[in-house]
Amino acid sequence: MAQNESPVTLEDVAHLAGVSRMTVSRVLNNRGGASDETQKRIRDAAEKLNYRPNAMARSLKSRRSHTIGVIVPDISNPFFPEIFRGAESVAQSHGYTLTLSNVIESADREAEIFDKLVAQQVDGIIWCSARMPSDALAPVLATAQSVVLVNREAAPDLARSVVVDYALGARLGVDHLLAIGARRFGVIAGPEWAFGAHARLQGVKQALGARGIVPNAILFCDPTIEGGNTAAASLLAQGGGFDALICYNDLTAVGALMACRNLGVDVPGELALIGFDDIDLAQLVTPTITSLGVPRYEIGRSAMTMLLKIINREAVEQKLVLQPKLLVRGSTLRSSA
Amino acid sequence: MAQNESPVTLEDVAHLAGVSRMTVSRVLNNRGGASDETQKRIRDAAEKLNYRPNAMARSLKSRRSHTIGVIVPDISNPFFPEIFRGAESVAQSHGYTLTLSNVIESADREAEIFDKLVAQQVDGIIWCSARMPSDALAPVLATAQSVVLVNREAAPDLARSVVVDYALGARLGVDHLLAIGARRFGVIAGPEWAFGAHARLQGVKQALGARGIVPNAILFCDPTIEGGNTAAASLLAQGGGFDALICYNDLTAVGALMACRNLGVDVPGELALIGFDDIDLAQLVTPTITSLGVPRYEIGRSAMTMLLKIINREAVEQKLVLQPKLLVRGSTLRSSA
DNA sequence: GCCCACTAGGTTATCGTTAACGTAATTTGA
DNA sequence: TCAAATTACGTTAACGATAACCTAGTGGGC
Repeated sequence: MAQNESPVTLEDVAHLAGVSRMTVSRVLNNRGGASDETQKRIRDAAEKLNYRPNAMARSLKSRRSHTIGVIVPDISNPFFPEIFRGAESVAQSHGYTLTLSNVIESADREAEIFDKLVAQQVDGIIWCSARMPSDALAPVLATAQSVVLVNREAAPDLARSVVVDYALGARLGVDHLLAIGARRFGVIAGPEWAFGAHARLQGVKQALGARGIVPNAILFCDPTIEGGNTAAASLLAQGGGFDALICYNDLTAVGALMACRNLGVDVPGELALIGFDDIDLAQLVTPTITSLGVPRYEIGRSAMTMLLKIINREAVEQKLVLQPKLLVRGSTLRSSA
Repeated sequence: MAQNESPVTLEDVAHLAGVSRMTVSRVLNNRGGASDETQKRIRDAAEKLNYRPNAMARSLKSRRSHTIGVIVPDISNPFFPEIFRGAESVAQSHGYTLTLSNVIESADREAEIFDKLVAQQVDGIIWCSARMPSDALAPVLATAQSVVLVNREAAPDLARSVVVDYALGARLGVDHLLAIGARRFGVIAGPEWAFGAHARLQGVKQALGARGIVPNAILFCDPTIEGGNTAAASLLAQGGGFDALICYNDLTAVGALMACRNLGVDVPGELALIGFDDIDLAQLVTPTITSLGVPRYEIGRSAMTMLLKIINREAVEQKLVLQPKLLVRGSTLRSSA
């Protein structure tokens, strides 16, 4: 944090080296066009003045900001930092920088953030778990050049997607629960506005339907520990003799587990519990939670790889589907299985 | 994600409205200087063309990017997302956008990231838990105008700081452990390069020293669950009959807890365990972990508030010290206390 | 009727960088 | 040996927006 020295420009370097700005620009960008001796003079001058190119000016001219916007609903949700890291690892190796925005509350904020990123001239946007309804989403997407959605889909001309096959995950989970003898299912379905919530719910219904079973209760809730806790408490309070609870994600599963603990319901003895995402937490609670693991880091990597291709106008698939994996843990371990 | 329409500029709006660019600029920035009728014509034209001002061009001229860089060691560490959210909440209400960078590995990466943010013309930088040694830190800080360090200090002309009083925290923790009867202390001290690790360690030594006690073992480790697990396993394996373990943060404490579980050591019966940070996880494991809570969200808010003052050349304190708070939980609950 | 302040705009130059083109001097090839 | 190609630079004009200054008309006070 230095005083208020005025910034060093190309002009200053050019002046010190006794050449034109253009020559300096060429040399510092390794585009040749100067003798070895001149090059050295220029590099020395740049070093001496501690010159740093102004990325804004460069971007204004080149129409490339080398910046990518990442929108997440809530960076405190451990699902998203990993996606960010995956995206960053790819971005960094291609010379791109990431701008992260949290949505936190309303769908209005989503549009506002998107707009701001566009105004900032980001080269592309990775938008995770967009909650906005589809008819509102389309016009927003249309204002940007390159967008990859995570866990959401849109018309091919509007955006590409990286999604998890939640229906498959739900099927795997249900089959496992059926295998250990569960018959009366409660579903803690997550936020009603979430794309993934409906995908999971549909998968659950189909898998159960194939066995002629219908879920005994379905409850939407916030995708947080607190949300899961409240929902589970409410389900258990209204009775119904559930022997399995399928949760939107591991956070809600942990919340449900806490509700069970409070109400004296034994997991997995009386009630089997299953979550989604396989966050670290799932292995740290007691009992550990059976979860459908999704490759978060890989989602980030794929989304960024896809986005860079779109930016460079290379061919890209419209949609990349990643598969979840069932990780059986304590919350569904029954000796009777 | 629209086709490739060329961007709409002020010029286009001016042309459609039949006035000069300057008039459009004035009107859209609410600086008056046009009749009501002309204003309406301009606004209509801007709307019809869906004009979005180019933030880069604006920044180039105004020398203000309204962007703040945030550097964190690892956004996957639940300590940092909260800081980011706190910072974002303040930034957003002042019209600033945040760029987040993960350091992940080396100190070289830190300098590189910092440099890139400076080149991007961010208006300021919040740098969390800088690991770089002080003599390397100074020249890096000198390249930026406005910097706030979190959990690290530097010369007054180089940066301001928001820090947690870890020494006090350590004292509170030690006193609590002494009060419940602990006498043989192990310290899982976190990363040797971390500023906070030394502050905590010093606090522990002082608090113990005041009672004529010396820690029986000190071990540095990664600030992760895995790091804590390994360190605790190693401490317990080498014997020494510890009855209390003071951990660098809650992640290492959870790791230590897992090591205890694996080795059949009863917590808190045989060994009391204390962590730092009060992350959610501390309340979700069994037993729950006694922790020194630090106001993470508040750290973010304060750091950003401070940074905005620096940017606007208002008076700011050199250092803001936030106090940790002891939260007694299961891992130090002894009937004998 | 005259001077002055005010309104409603327009002009010009500039932020820092680079694309595109221009021009001497030197080298190359047959 | 002389035209053609290459090297090593310099000039000009943008990128999109705005600060600073300029100008013509309008109205009011005395």
